Formats: sequence, structure tokens, C-alpha cells
Amino acid sequence: MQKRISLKDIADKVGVSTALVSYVLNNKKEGRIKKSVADRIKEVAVELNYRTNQIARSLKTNKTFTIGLVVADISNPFSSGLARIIEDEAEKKNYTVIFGSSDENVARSEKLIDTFITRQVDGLIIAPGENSASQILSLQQQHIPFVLVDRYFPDIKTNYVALDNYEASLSAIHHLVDQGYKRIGMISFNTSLFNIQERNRGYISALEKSGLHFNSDLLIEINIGDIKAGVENAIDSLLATSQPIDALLFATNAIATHGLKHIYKLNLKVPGELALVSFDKTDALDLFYAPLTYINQPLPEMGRLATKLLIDAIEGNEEITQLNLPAKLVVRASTVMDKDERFSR
Amino acid sequence: MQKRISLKDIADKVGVSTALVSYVLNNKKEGRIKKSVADRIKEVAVELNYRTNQIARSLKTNKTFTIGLVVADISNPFSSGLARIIEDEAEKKNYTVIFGSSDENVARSEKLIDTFITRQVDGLIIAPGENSASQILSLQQQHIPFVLVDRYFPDIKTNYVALDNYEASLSAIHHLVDQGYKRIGMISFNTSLFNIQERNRGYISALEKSGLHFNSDLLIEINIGDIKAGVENAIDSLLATSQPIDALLFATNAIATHGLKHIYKLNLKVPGELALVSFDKTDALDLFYAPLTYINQPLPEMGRLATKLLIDAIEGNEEITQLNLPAKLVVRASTVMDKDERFSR
DNA sequence: TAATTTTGTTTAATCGATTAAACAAATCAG
DNA sequence: CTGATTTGTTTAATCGATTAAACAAAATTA
Repeated sequence: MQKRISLKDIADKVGVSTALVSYVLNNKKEGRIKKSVADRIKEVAVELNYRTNQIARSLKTNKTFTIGLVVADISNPFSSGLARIIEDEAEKKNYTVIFGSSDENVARSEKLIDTFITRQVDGLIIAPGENSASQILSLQQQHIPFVLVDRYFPDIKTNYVALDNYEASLSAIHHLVDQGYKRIGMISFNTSLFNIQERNRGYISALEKSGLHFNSDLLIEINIGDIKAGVENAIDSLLATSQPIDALLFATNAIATHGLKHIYKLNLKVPGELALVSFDKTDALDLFYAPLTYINQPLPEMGRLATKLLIDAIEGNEEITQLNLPAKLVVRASTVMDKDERFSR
Repeated sequence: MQKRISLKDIADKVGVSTALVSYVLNNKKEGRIKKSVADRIKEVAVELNYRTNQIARSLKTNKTFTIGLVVADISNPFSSGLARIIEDEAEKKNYTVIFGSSDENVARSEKLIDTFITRQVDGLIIAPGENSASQILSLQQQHIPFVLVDRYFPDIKTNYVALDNYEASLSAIHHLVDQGYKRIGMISFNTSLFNIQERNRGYISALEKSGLHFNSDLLIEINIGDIKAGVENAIDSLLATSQPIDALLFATNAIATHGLKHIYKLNLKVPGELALVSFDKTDALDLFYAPLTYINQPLPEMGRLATKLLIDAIEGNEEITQLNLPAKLVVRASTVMDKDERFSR
């Protein structure tokens, strides 16, 4: 890689000091600099194809215009969708995004955050994994600006932008109840993650409010490490009883995707034999033969707000903002029976 | 944000020079430094929770351990899948990834590359968009290490890792011909992008080799800017003739996703009335009622090899490596008729 | 014991940009 | 015509780390 052009190269060629070049290129001291000199400097800068060394500038200004983004897995549509919004939003304010996937793994998450701090990011947007509360607390102690997205810790006072997961589950289950389903199951994760806990709580609460009793056999919490097998076994067991479920809520898009593949294999009739609702919107849900009723997370708002909160915090706003955005239930074929199907029940 | 701990803070506390601290923490001059002093320095470093200021180090060493990744759109599963592999591969070598989406837009792409250079990335992995050849040439002139993925310019001698798109199309069409389909259409992009051109060329070539004449009405090149409407119109027009198509190849996963939604709406029977093949593997293709036959791009290899080539180049390897990886056709329900369907044709 | 080598550490320059402060020259006010 | 301002530019310190070179003290060799 050939030597890059520095301020000094321009200064030498024009015959001025680097200070002057810096002032001109940054439009500082406007009016104080002779027009002819300023023009010449700009001209030479273009001619030599100069570009600022952002590293040097950052060292001096103590500002990198970089945001670190920690998601669970960038290849998950939820994460990548969010990443895209954040990218666009950050770009508007001249920030660049560094990203990393934690894989819901504490050690990875710690390493990522560490790397980002080492790189002097101005702030972080984090979808925190399980057991990472101490990492978040540590950020707080170091006064590093950050915003949590999707997940958060109710006991820690931090900026966050998340879904109102409790309400979201609640509305999904109420909808199923309204449609006449009586044995409603849920496949979720075995985790302490607050957003998932809230989804589970919403499910339980909705059943009780509806006068259907909550049967813990119908809420299966699978292991986050092996979704495919977990989902398949869960579905099998939910169906292999004398009173199989007639409706099912998937707690995440990953659970839904594997679940749908399995249900397709089992040749179950949706919604006749089994109604389905999922969290998140993905193309996969659209293409199932009975397009799924789903809980739509307002991804664009989440991304936008998270980025905005972060940049505000970076710029010195000390206020803490906690947002639980409302989800919207989008009703489609997977939960709505034809009239004749309905009569036959 | 409170003042961070620097080498100087450690040096002051221990009562030595910053140089010595640097040597110790970087394990330089091993054996030359008194064990007791070294231990004390390490101890204080931990105690103060010191972490290297990577910005300062980068300025001095002229190395950022950062890779810039330019994809078309990080929210596309192809891009995010690739990003994930690259992330993992880069991490193994202690590199961090900055990313950006070009949206197939020359100006955006230029801005991204510029930003990344300004930030002194050690190298770039780029899925170049249309008309960005000049940007690539410029990188070459500046001797900035880079590797192209997915797309490349046949006239420019650069490192790249791509699919053998011609062969991929060829095998897909041959498969359709073998299955007895005779009027095979393709929906592709109206673009000069080489990978797409190759896919189109493979389609045409396969038809001719098979003795089916190529009818340019059956290869519809839609505008990359408005995929949804383009695909819907294309499908409508391919079907609205006296001799409608009996099979269809989608040139990308985005085309396929929109195509499948439309075909579902039209209530077409796949593969009975229309057989389908798509490029790329996505969950959406799995969940269509007739899971799609698809051309599987070896994403992990692409990502791994691209990262490896880039890091080799960063480390000084001047050799140019150009890889066209073979695709694998995965045959599923969307192109294979039941016996009775076959007889009825 | 003097010269040499080894050990252990510091000094100081450097990376490239920013910016307060200093300075010289030109212009102005009285 | 002189002192004060304004204009235009330079000097030099700084950000935090790295590292060649210098240096002092201790150990070894002759």
C-alpha cells in the first residue's frame, strides 16, 4: 500500500503550514484566510486526492464517529433488518457501524464489547444476551454511552428500545381465543432473557384472563442452543396426547421457521387442525401455504429510535429513555378458518 | 465519558516510563525486563482496567485490523449470511468488520468505500454494484488490498470469489429439460452486472444445447429498483399468452420471494402448472408449499475464501486469485411431478 | 583492575491531525 | 505619525501508543 497523502504533503506543495491546510479543509477561521491561498489549498487537496486520516483525527479529537452494534446473529433476519436501519440512520449523522454477533454467548459478547471499546467507539447499540447484565453495568460505570435494543434488564436503569412483549403475546392469545381455539400451546426458549419471559408471561396471563386454565405442559421452553431438534420434539409432544393442541404460538422467528418446516412435513392442516401465530415478520411466514398471523415488531422505529437515543447520549444527553413499543398483530390465514371448517369443530 | 486509562497512568503508578509499560504489555523484549517490575505493571494494568487505545496504536503502526465490507443490502439474507461468515473468519485473525449497504447505487458505494479508506481499513471485501468498475480500478491504483465477492468485472484483474453462474444456470435449465419442461422462462435483472449476465447466458445456452430455441420473450429482465412490481408483471406476461411457460427460473432470491408470493396468489399449481427453480437458499423457499428446487451457493466457502484472500493480500501477498466456485442444484418438489401429473401432460 | 558485555530502563522521535497561542505584517484610528 | 486593531499565518503542544537508540548500572571477562 503506497504512502497516503497527508496534510503535510499539501502544505509542502502549497508552501504553507499544515495548520493552515487543516483550517482551510475544515472551514475553520473562515474569513481570516486569504481567498487565493485557501483556493490553492483546496485545489492541491483535490489534485493529490487527499483524504483525512480519520485515525489521526480521532486520536486528537477523541471522537471516532463509530457505533458498535452487538446483535445475537447478523444472519438472522431480525438482526440484519435492524442493522440495516441503524446503518442508514447512523450514516445520516456521519457515523459508521462496526458489528458483531454474540451468538447469545456471554464470552463472545464480552469480547465484542471489549474490542469495540478498545476501538474507541463513541457508543454502543446492544441486543444483550442472557447473563450479560454485569457487562451492561460495567459499561455504565465506565460512562460509555449505549442503548439496548430488543432485550433489556428491568433491574438496570438504562436506555432501551424494546417491544411491549407482554402485550404482544396477550393480543396474540386473545385473538386465538376469539377465533374459538381452546388448547393453545406455545414454544419458547428456556432462558432468563427478559423479552422472552415477558412473551411467556403474556401467554399465561391471556389464558387465565380468558378463563382457559394454564397448563404448563403446553408451554414448552426449548434450549436456545439447538432450536431445530427442540422445536421438532416440542411439536411432537404437544400433539401426541389425547387432547392435542389446536393452536400454537411461536416465540421467535427462528422457532417459527423450524416449526413450519416440521408442521409441513407432518402434513397438518393449518388452521383446521392447528392454528399458528408467530413473532416477527419474515418472508418465510408469507410463503407458508397458510400465510401466518404474526406479531409485527416495528423494526424501523426500533432501529431509528435506538440510533437517535444513542447519538443523543453521545452528544451529552444524560436522560435515560426507556421505550416499550407496541406491536401490531397481523391476522392472516393461519388463524382464520373458513365457515365450513368452523362449523365442523 | 470519564477519562480512560492510558499507558501513562500505569507508568506513573508503577514509577516507570511508558515505554517499559508498552514493552511489558506487548510481551516485547522478553527476558530483558525484571520479572518483579513486569509483574507489577501487569498487576496495575488489570487493577486500573487498562485497555489499549487502538486508535493511538493504529496511528503509530499504520494498521487498524479492520476490514470494510460493502454488500448490496445487509438485510438481504445472502448479504447477511455472507457477513456472518466473514465476521467469524475475520475474528479468528483479530480483525473487526465495518459494513455498509450500497443499495446497488454507485454514489452510495463510492461514499462507503471512501469512508472506509478514510478510516484506514486494512482492506475491503466488496460485492460491487453496476458501474462501479472505476471505483475498483481506483482502489487498485491506490494499492489498497481488496477482494470482490459474488460479482466481479471480467476485464479487471482482481482477486475475486464468485459462483460459476453460467454453469449454475446451465445445470438448472438442463434439469428442467430433463423433467420434460419445454417452455422455460426466466426472470432476471436488467443490468450489466456480470454475475447476472452469466446467469442469463447460461439459461440461453442451455436452451440452445437442448434443442429448444431461445425465445427472448421468455427471458424478462426487470428493473432492479422495483422488484415487486417487476416480478408480478413479468409472471403475468409469461403466463398471458397462448403458449404460457411451464417452468420458470428466478435469477435471485429477492426475485424468487416476490415471485412465489405472486404465484401463490394466482393459485397456480406447482409443479403441475408451473415448475420453479431459484438461485440461492432461503427459508422462504423451504416453506413454499412445493419446496423449491434451488441453486445452492456455497456461502461459507465464499466468505471464508474471500476473507482469507484479503488477509493474505493485506499481509503482502501480491498474487491475484480468481475463484469461480461450483454451485449445487438441490432438487425438490417444485420441479418434480408425481407420476399421474406427468402422465396428464 | 580495566575493558567489555549484559541487563534493565529511559529518552525522544514518530504516526497525522487539531487548535490555542504567538507572531508578523498590514490597516486603521486619532 | 504612532499606537491599536485586524488580518493572515506559523509555532508548537497534544492525543496515546510504539520503538530505535541511548544510557546507566551490574556482571563478566581478560
